[in-house]
Amino acid sequence: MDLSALNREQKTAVETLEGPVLILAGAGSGKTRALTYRTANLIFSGVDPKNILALTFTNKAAREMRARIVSLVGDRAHQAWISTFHSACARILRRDADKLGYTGAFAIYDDDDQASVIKEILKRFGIDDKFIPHGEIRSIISDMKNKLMDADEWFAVSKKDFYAQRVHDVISEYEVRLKTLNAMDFDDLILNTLVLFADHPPVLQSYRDRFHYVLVDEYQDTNAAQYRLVHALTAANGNLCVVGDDDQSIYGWRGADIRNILDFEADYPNAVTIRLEQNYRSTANILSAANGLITRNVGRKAKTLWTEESAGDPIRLFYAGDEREEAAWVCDQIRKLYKTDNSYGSVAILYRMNAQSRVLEEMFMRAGIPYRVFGGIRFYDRKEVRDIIAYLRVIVNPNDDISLRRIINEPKRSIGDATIGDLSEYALKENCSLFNTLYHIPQTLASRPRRCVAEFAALMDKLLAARAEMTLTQYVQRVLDDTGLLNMHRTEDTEESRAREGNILEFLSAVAEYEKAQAGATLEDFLENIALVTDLDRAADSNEFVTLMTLHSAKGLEFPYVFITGFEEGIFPNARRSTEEKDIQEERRLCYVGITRAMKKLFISHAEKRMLHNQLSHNPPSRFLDEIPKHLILDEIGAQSFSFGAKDIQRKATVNPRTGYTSMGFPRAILRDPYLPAGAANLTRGIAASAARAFSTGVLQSLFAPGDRVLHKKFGEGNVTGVTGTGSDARIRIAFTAYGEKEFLLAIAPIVKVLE
DNA sequence: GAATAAATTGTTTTT
DNA sequence: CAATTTATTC
Repeated sequence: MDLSALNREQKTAVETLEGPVLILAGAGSGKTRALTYRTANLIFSGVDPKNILALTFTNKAAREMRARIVSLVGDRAHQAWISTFHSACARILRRDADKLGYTGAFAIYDDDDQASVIKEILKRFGIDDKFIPHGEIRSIISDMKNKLMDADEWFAVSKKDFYAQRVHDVISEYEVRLKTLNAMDFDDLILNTLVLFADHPPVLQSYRDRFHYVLVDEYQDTNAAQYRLVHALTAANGNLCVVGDDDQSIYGWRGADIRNILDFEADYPNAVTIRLEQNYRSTANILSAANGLITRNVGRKAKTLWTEESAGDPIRLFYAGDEREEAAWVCDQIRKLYKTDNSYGSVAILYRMNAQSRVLEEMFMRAGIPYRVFGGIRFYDRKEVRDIIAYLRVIVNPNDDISLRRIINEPKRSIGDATIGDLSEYALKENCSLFNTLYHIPQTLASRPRRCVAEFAALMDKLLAARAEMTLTQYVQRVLDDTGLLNMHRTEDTEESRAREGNILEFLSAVAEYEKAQAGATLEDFLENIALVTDLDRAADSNEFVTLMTLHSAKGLEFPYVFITGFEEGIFPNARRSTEEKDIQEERRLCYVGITRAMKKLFISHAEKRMLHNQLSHNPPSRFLDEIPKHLILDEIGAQSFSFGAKDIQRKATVNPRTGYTSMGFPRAILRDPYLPAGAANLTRGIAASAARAFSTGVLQSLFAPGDRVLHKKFGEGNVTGVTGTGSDARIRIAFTAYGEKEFLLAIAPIVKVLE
């Protein structure tokens, strides 16, 4: 095959097909290209695609790899297993679930479902959630499973005090409960596959016979269970190729063990190690910044990224007064970028915590910049969507009490907590599922609740019977109709209910889309798909939206322009983390990941004060700022970058000598005074007015013009008929269809521009 | 006993 | 500041 597009190291990677191979691939070093070429090369060399297993961490990575291999070798590449760890394990478990005491229809529980199970147990055991918070249990369970322990083994290494004893009881019960619910959590998928392999050697052997070549992407993020899985499959022939970058290991908190990659050569003494160190992504300045930062970490694999690219622009740093100003600056910069690039898709805003997105979103909405937030609340996590899913889950797996509880009184059918309590108690006593009690209603129930429960049971009967007759999409539509879930929102007619209805319809189209893509797909397939898919995977690469996401979700992606916001001690590095060197190093790697996402320009911002956890905090600049070589940074304080032609105003404006904020951020003072009157306190009315005039190209004044369509929080959509006044006195007149013409203070009106 | 209104409380990162 | 828990009304 034609390898002319590859450099020397990439060629070596592509041509080393047999035996253990470690590819240390720095950020932007053409890792995906090397991997796909290597897999294609395997197939060209006569390896049957069926014998190839490629494991990734995200569906997006899997999909991309599959598509690129298909483009190299054609459709037969589809016979290779290219999937995430979790999907591959789910697939293996579906086939042999009965060997482990589950049925093939087992549900996959996310952390929300997990929390429900744990809460239920805590309640039953009479343990106060404050004594042992359910979140605490959840992380212990996950931690324990990632380390391949069971409840007893966990207890053996714990403090063995009263607290640990109670935790142990809850965990043990959790395991029992999950099995009766016929459900597995995410960690179970990996762990139970290992159990299956350990207890049923012929099953393991069949997979060993099948997968002659195994490839693992992002190997630095594997935990003990995943490590064990990979090695169980490859122990016989050792044809294992792992790719990773120890500098990008950012999932230690999830059990990822960086030693897996650091010790690979010790695990496989005959391993071939290949280093990809030439970076094709970023400018030299961005790369120097990343290198300068990451060299502070110790215990790394020796590796230095280099590039043939020119230096490029300096890194832009902005010191904002608060988070709103920070967001306004980001908007400002994006407008400038848009003027040259004519695209919003080349921009990404990265932050440490999902909570940071809110202020950015508000400002983007006001500025009319189209954006999309990834992560945070997943589409499938929305209440109304979860409700439908719960119905479908119960239909597929009647043992799923957790889902049944969710929907038994949704929409309202007069089955309240008391009735549900009675039913659960009865189920516990009879040792049967909650679903079962619907058909054997306990005698203790009064006649009214009894009738309501019987009605619900009849509904479920009808739905179960209808399933065989129709296609997936038709069936989901039927469930929505018969349960009244859709109607419930339709009749309500509020802004919120309309949004919920929209989400339900979107869900329905997701079902249709899935059915179209996977011919003959069953309801079980679809449920598994949505359990393992994330919003990030749904992301269509688009030119029309600015991307907002956490630094964690940005791994593996690249953007021409990258903003990292909230560069403050306490946020990044995060205060929730210990100050132990180990934790700081992982935060530093996270920072390294963020910086190396940028191709052309990198923007960093921090704020003097910000609202955090609902209270005002003052955070010093992030220590990581000092670790980026000074000469690479262009500090916006002192380097006025706004061309508003309002120099006279700047001279008059009061300057905060420490932050330089009022003077340099002057146009923004106008922008932000609506939100924060205190920020404009330094300005006299006259200055504010003339600044607003000078600010004619700025955000606020030009944002709304007569003829614009806007959406008001209370009055709905309307047309702008006029904008008068300046600065914080600016007023906007809007004609609403239902409410007539009204005038608002532009500054505080809860309005956003409606994009056509 | 169920539905609704008011009060409270806790927030890192994710397959 | 939302999502859950607790008090109040129906």
